[in-house]
Amino acid sequence: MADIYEEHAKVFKAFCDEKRLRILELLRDGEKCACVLLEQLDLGQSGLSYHMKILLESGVVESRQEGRWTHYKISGKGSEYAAELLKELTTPNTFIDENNCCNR
Amino acid sequence: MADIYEEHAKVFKAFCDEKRLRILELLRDGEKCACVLLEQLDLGQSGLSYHMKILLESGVVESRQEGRWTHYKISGKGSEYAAELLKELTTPNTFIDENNCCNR
DNA sequence: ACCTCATATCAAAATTATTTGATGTGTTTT
DNA sequence: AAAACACATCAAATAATTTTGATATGAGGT
Repeated sequence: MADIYEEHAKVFKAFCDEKRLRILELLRDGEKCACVLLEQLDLGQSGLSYHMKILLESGVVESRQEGRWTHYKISGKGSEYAAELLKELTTPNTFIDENNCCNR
Repeated sequence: MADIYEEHAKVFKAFCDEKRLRILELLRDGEKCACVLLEQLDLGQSGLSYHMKILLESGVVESRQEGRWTHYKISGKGSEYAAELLKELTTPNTFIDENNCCNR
């Protein structure tokens, strides 16, 4: 059963790490290839690759291959999904709750 | 300089962990005290306390003391802030970007 | 004041995430 | 086809997060 939670967590992992937030910040300026990100970040090549994978898995970033370059950009769709999911996860259910508490 | 990133990451930590997502799910039904959360979750008392602290630090959850009970609920304000922040972090800058890439 | 209850904090252990360096894969250049 | 390049993957080391059990704190009841 379970891991709808795992799936949801994956989306927000994009925003939970300093390095990835910096990458997103750079990508807000437009599509960039790994080589460019690499020179703007304090990260080794394999480290960048690791973070890009997590960003891709979150859906917030998408990539495009062009010859030997990989270009990354923020995904409009993915971002929207993340935003909607966040909304959903924090919106009160419109149920009659009577688990209210201890001292009723 | 520094850790605006750290601050932002803190907000989304709320959504990055399965246990915390379950807690949020329970809180969508309304305010609950720790004792109630405890019996609905597969977590020890100190474990719950740990996660509640992270949720509070994210701003997405707020607490209210009532005698010896602590009541937790989703914070409308905090949630909205998280939503806005997510939007901001994923919205393209409307700049003329000419770092575009490698092969211009 | 003492006892109990609800929760927080602490410290150690267990688990998971991140960094780093080496190697692999696919593409272009020569 | 060989070399160079861009990036991915792997494995080992390191660091951060989470779990767990013990103890502390603060409120209420007696």
